[in-house]
Amino acid sequence: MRRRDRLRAQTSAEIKAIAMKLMADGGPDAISLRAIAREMGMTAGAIYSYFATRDDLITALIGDVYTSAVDAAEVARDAVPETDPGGRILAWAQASREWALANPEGFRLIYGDPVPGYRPPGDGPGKQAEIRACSGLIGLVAAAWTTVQARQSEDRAYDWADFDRDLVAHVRKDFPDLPPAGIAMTLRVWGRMHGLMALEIYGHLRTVIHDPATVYRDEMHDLIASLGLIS
Amino acid sequence: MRRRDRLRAQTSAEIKAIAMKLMADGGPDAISLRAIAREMGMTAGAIYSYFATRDDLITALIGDVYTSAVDAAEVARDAVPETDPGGRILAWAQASREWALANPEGFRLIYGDPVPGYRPPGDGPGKQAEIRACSGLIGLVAAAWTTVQARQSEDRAYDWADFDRDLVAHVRKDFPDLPPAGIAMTLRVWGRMHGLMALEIYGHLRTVIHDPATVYRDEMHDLIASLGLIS
DNA sequence: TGTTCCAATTAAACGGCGTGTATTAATAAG
DNA sequence: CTTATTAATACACGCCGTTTAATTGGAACA
Repeated sequence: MRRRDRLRAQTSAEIKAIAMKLMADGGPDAISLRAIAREMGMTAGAIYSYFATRDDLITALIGDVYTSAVDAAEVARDAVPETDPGGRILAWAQASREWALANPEGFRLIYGDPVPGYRPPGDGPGKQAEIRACSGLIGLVAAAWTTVQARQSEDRAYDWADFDRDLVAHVRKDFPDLPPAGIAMTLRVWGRMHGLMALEIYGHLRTVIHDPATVYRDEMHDLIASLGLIS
Repeated sequence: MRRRDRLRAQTSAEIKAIAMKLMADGGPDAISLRAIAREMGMTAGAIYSYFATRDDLITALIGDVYTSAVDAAEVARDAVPETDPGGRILAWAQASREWALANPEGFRLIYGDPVPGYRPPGDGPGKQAEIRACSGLIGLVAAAWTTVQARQSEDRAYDWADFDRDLVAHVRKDFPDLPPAGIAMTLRVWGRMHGLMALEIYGHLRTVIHDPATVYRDEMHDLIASLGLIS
């Protein structure tokens, strides 16, 4: 029984690994149960012992990929001392971009239409990783909030009720000094990191600029400057 | 011959219209030649008389959708007098977001993985529409450049060689006073508009905030403020 | 040891898909 | 009226996700 479970987990991991390889080679749409089975010397139907449906496999993959992305960002963030909140934001942003450039298919899997008819489930590991990423960003904003607050004092009032109930609970526990506007600011930070990154990954900048790295750096520099952090 | 051409154009338009309807109903992946043919009372193979392959049809659709998006943005922009460059940028941004919310599938078609195995061709109508959108944004930035220049004077130097040759030719003809940094700034503006919009359309904000409209408005307001335009 | 049981796997099938190809019907051109 | 072009068809091919029934093989128990 124990042995059986280990074999099962191992096979499940192999399925995911091969799915990742197929995705890296031929894009997210190259993930097909038949191709995976072919690669493993199995039959397509056999995979249904491990994943009830193809979307379940995709969901598991999204969880793994998202986790790897957030891991990379957090490692880069933690390499910068907490006394430099602007540097931590910059590190997060640049690590995210570098991860995306190194794993474009993973980025599409997370932030785009992952695969033909896939629709994400309500919960699942992807959702959890997303919450983790969001929490990381909120922490970055919270660490800089005293200076941000001074500059954004004229900001429109936000209310806790504007945001997701569970997220609010977490935020008020972990960052008791952060007002609702801090979450709104976090979303703006997220959006600013995401915008150029998505345009670049999906090839929309290629027809304009040869290397968007400088533009992205300038934009992130402007971001932390507008947050009131020197650099 | 004339009559033949007219019928051909009409049928081609009907194919695209039905494809748009299918996309609006069931997402970009609902576009299948068989489904279109079924809807038209034809055979799947017949469509190959009008579009050599399914990707060609998608390409044509992308051109149409992109054009409609840029049209909406330009109409909104032109409703604001040229004496208010900040308002014109704001109008462009909000019209783009509203278009995206009204046509989420269209947004995915343009900015995401349009459809299973599709890869955009080098030229084509989609590229032209993208150039048109980019030109519109450059125009907006150029109109505000004198104030922008004052605030971003410490910006890192850009060179014309950093950008696409054809685009540079157009820019130097249409906006002779805009330096290379103006194109970089345009990309940053584009990215800032795109970021929150993409996150929202792909459902990543839904788990955080109930209505991102205010955040988007704040972000765009901050954008034109950082450009040195009052509001 | 022999037997029972159960999870893993297979083979086959269903319907749907994009894409070609050979063929037939219609229509414009000479 | 004849001929060349072209739209449309029918059919075949190989891919896909998913389901079902039959088969295997190892674990557990007597």
